[in-house]
Amino acid sequence: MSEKRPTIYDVASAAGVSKSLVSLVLQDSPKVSAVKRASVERAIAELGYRPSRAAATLAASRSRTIGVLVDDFTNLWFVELLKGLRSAVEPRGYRVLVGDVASGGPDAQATLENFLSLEVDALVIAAEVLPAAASGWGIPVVVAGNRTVDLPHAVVVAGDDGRGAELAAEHLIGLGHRRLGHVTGPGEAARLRADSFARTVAGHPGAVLTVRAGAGTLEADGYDAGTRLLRDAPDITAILAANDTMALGVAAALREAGRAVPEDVSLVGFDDSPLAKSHLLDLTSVDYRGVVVGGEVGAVLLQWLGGGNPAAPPQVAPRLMRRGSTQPPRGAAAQG
Amino acid sequence: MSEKRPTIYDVASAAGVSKSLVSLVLQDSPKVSAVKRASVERAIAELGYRPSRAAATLAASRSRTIGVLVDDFTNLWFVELLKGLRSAVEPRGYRVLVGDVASGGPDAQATLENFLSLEVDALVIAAEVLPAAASGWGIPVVVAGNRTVDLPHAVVVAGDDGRGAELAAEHLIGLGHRRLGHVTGPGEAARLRADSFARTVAGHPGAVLTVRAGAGTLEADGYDAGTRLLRDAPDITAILAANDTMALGVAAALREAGRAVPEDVSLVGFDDSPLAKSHLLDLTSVDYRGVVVGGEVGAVLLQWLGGGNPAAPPQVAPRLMRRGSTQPPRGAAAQG
DNA sequence: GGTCGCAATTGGAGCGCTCCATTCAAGTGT
DNA sequence: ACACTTGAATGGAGCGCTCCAATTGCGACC
Repeated sequence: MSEKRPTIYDVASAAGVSKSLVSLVLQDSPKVSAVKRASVERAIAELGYRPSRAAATLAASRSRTIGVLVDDFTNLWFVELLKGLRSAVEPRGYRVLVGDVASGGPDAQATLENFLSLEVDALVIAAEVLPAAASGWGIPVVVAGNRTVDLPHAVVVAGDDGRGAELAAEHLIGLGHRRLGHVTGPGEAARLRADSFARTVAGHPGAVLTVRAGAGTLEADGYDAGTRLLRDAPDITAILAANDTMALGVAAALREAGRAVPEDVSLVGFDDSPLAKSHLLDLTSVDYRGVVVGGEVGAVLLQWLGGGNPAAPPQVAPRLMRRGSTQPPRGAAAQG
Repeated sequence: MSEKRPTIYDVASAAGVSKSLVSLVLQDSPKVSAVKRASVERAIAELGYRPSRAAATLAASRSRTIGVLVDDFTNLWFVELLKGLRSAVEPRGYRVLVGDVASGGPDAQATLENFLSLEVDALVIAAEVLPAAASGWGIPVVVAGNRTVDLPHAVVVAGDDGRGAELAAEHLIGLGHRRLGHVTGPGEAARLRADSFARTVAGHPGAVLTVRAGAGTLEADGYDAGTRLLRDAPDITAILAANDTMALGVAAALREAGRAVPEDVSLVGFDDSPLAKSHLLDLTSVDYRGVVVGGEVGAVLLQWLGGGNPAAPPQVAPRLMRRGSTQPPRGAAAQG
C-alpha cells in the first residue's frame, strides 16, 4: 500500500547528522544548535517523516499518553472535561485518548485493558463503574468527579457537588418556593447533591422536600422518578433533578401531569449540558464547570508525572446558570 | 511506582518454554500443544503479565488498532456506529480508538496525527470536516456515512439517506399532510435527505414543500431555521428535520409560535437518537441504523486488512420509527 | 601554550516483542 | 530399519526509537 515509512535514520542521513541528533530535535531538547535543528526540520518536512510512537514508547518506556475512561459517551459532561484536560496537557506534549466503559457491554474490562496495554502514562477515571481489577496498575490515576469508586492511590479532582445543590436550593427558596422535590439516582455525585439539597432545604423553616430516586441517571429514570414524585407530592412547585438528562425526563413527567414549566413548577438541572441550553428546555442548571475540572485534572497529572507529589486541588466552585425554567411560584408575593 | 512489569521472557521461564512459544500463545496460534498452552496461560495469570503493545506494534509493524474520527462527541450517532464496529472487529483481535476532530478546536489535524503516529491499521472517518492533509496515509480508510469529504482510495459505507427521507415523506403524506416543511443544514447527508424529500413530495400532486437551511446542524441551527420556516410558511402541518438535534430546535420554534406537536404540526427527526426516544419529544424519527452501518464498516475493514479487496456494501436500509410526534393533520378525513 | 570546562554531537546498547529459518520429536510409508 | 513428512518448539535478527557514556571542538583561563 505504501513504500516503507522513513525512519529516524533516513532523516539523519538526509540532514547530514546522526540519528541521536534527530531524536533530540524530536524531543525539542535545548541542546541542539539552531542551524542543525533547522536542517533536521527541513529533512523531516521533505521526507514526510512521522515518528513511530510504538518505537518511542518502547524505548522510553513512557508513552506520553493519558487515557480517559468515561461511563458512556451519551453522558456529555465528559466533553467539557476533555476540553479542559487537553488544553492543559497537550502543550506539554501529552496526548489524550478516550474510551468508554459502557457501550462495549460486558467488556468494560476490555477498555481498561486496552489502555493499560497501550501503556498510557496515567489514567483519568470519569466513570462511576470500574472493572473488577482494582488498582495496582503502577501509574498515576486521577478520579474526575465525586464517585463511588475507591481507588487506593488515586487523587480525586471534582467540582463541589454539595455547593451546587445548595445554590439550586437557595435559588428556588429565594424565588419563594417552599414545597420542593428532588429527583435523584445512584452514584456518589448524586448522593452528595441530594444530601446537600436536603440539608439546605431543611435549614429553611417552612420548606419541605420530597425525594424520589430513579434506578439509573438517564432520561427514562428521570421520567420514572419524576412521575412518582408528582403522584406522591402533587403540590410541589419546584424540582431539582440530579442531572440535565434526568431533568429532560422530569419535564416529560410534568407535561403529562398537566403542569407547565415554569408557571406551575420550576425545574432545575445539573451539569449545564447542551441539553440545558436548548431552546426547548431553556433549563436553569448548575454548571459543574467541566472545563475547569478538566484543567485541574491536567495540572495534577502534569505535576505527578513530572515527579512531584500529587495533591488534590480544592473542589471547583459550581455556578448556577439561570434560565427560563425557574420563576417564583404562583402567588409568590403573598407567600414571600 | 512499581517493580518492573514482567516481560515475555519472564513468562517463558516461569512456564519452562521459550519466549517464541509464549508469543505464539499470545497470538493464539493453532500450532501450540494444549499442554504447553495451558502452562503458559497459567504463568501469565500468576505473573500478572500484560503484553506491551508498543513492542508488538514495533515488531510486527501492525498495531491491530482501528482509529475512528468523529466530528464532535455531542453528535451521538457515532455511539451506535462504534457499537456495531466494535462487535465486528473485536472478536478478530482488533481494538478501536475514538477521537474527535472538533472539540480540540484548531487542532483537528492533531487528532489525525495522533492516530497516524499511533500507527493505526485503518481509519474510519465519521466526520464531515477533515484536516487539510489529504490521504496518502498508506492505510485503509473507510468513510462512514455520506459525507462531503472526498478521499481518493476510501470506501464509503453508509445508510441510504435518500430512502430515509423518502420514508419520512411517505409517512407524512400518507397521514394526509400536504403542506410540508423541511429544516436542513450543511453536509452531504443533509443534502441527500433534502433532495430526496423534495423529490418525493414533488411526486405527490397537491403537496407543497418549503425548505429552510440552518448554518450548521445543531440545535440552535434547527431553532433558527425552524423559526424562519414557520414565519415564511405559517400554514405547514408537518416538518422533517435533518437530524434529531435540529428537531429539538424546531420543537422549540414550534412552541414559541404557539403550534402544538403533533396536534398542529407533525415533526419528524432523523437518526433515532436517544433524544428522539425521550418522553418529552417522543419523536418519530428515521432510524439510520448506526449499529448495522458500524458492522458493515467492520466487515469491510476486516476484509481489507485481511488482504482482500475492499468493496462498498449496499447502503443500509433505514427504518421509520413512528412515535408520538406525528399524526394526521386536523380535518384529515376531509382532506384525505 | 597547555589544560580545563562546557556545549554540541555521536555511537551503542537495549526496550519487548514478532517472524523466520531452523531444529527437534514423533509418526508414515515402504 | 530407513529416509521422509509433518507438527511443535526454539534461537536470532531486527522493528524504530531513547538514553547514556563517550567524543569532539572550541573559547577561556592561568
